[in-house]
Amino acid sequence: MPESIHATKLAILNATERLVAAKGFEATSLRAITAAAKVNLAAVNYHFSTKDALIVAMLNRRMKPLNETRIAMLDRFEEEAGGKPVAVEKILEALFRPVVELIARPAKGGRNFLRLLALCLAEPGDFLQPLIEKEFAEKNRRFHLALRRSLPQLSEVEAHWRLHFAHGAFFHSVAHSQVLEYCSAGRCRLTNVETVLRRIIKFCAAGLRTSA
Amino acid sequence: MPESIHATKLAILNATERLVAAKGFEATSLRAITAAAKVNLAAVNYHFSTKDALIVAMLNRRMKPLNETRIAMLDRFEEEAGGKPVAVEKILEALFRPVVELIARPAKGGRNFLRLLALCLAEPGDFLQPLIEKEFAEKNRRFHLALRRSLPQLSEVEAHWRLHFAHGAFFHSVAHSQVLEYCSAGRCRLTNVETVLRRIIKFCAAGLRTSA
DNA sequence: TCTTGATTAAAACGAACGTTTGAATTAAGT
DNA sequence: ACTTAATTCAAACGTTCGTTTTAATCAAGA
Repeated sequence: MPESIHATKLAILNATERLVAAKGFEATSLRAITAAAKVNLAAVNYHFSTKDALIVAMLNRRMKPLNETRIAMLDRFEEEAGGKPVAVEKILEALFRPVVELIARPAKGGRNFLRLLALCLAEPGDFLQPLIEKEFAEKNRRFHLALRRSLPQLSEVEAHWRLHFAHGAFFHSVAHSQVLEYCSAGRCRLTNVETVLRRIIKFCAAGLRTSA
Repeated sequence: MPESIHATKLAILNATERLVAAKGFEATSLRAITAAAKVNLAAVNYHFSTKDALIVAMLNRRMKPLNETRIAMLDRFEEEAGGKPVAVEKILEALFRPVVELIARPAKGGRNFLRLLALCLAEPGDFLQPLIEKEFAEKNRRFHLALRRSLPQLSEVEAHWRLHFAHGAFFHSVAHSQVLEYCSAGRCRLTNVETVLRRIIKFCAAGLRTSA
């Protein structure tokens, strides 16, 4: 039963998430994790066999539900559109909202999980790259298709580029929001979910729609 | 004389740049670095005192010239504009071109340096955050001012947000270009500098200009 | 040529790491 | 109450890490 996951396993996953997000993969030791989780050192190897497997388990716990939520939201918008293309703003909302709403939910990983995704992209560990490539494949395919339907004047290549730009604008903004905070001397903060969504969707929609 | 830097020091810096970009900070050992640089292990501590100081030296070697080039280019555009606001596209070009041109210049760090910057943002080591915050401060201030002059209808807060979005779109795109490559099944590549610049500037200019 | 300071070299230091072991403890079925 | 499997625990394993030490080597100036 995956819902009645062992308490020790859960404590380890939570502590790992918090510590790795704060210090990075290699800089976080199993001793620090087990101390924070208040479990024995050997519990990690007992429940996850190795440290690498623990990292993978920690990531998979969050990644799969996140992308499922995104795709489900896109499904719903496509259903509501009834055969017609979904508006660019709706596509972006399905892509961004499930992520932004994570921030206000520490129980689902919160900001820590976003930092972890940024770490996965930046630290090209041998076993992480294939993992995220595989885990995001379906999401990427679906949103690319939706964008092409919504903006048929864009070539396939152009659509790839622009979706990449839009994803970059969004992901960098939320994963590294500390940059915005100190650039604006604290005047800009990622607090209100709806405000952030409105701003970033507006920006990206204009970029996606601009003439080639 | 900073131009006649010791050969050993230079070999260490180059090896560090390459290896850290490939493996990350903690995963790169001084033994791997000194082996790749073909120098003695103790040479690192002799020339840089500690590993952390070596990392800082490696980053500073590239960061300062990069931001100076950006600001110099903005200076030139402002001079050419002769008192009038610089066009948004020009501001973006001054911000992006010096970075993109790095990619084709392995002698100046190339793609490796971009990976390192992404690592700095993602791995929040205690001594890196203050470093980049200080090193990018002047650049951030100058480009924010230029943008406000160019788009006076934007409030100060709105300008901060949008510049953050634009920088994110660009930086994520070039630092994590492998994502674009596998999303497009290899059809999109960061090869031609001018093509990339034209696309990303077009995208960001539209996002910056869109009505509030 | 001798001397002085700078650099390189080999070897070792203690500390921290991931992992393994084997016994102690707990939980549950009969 | 006894048995059996699952889990926890303390301790240790061997390895690798950054750093230090001490001696050897080099490069010039007197």
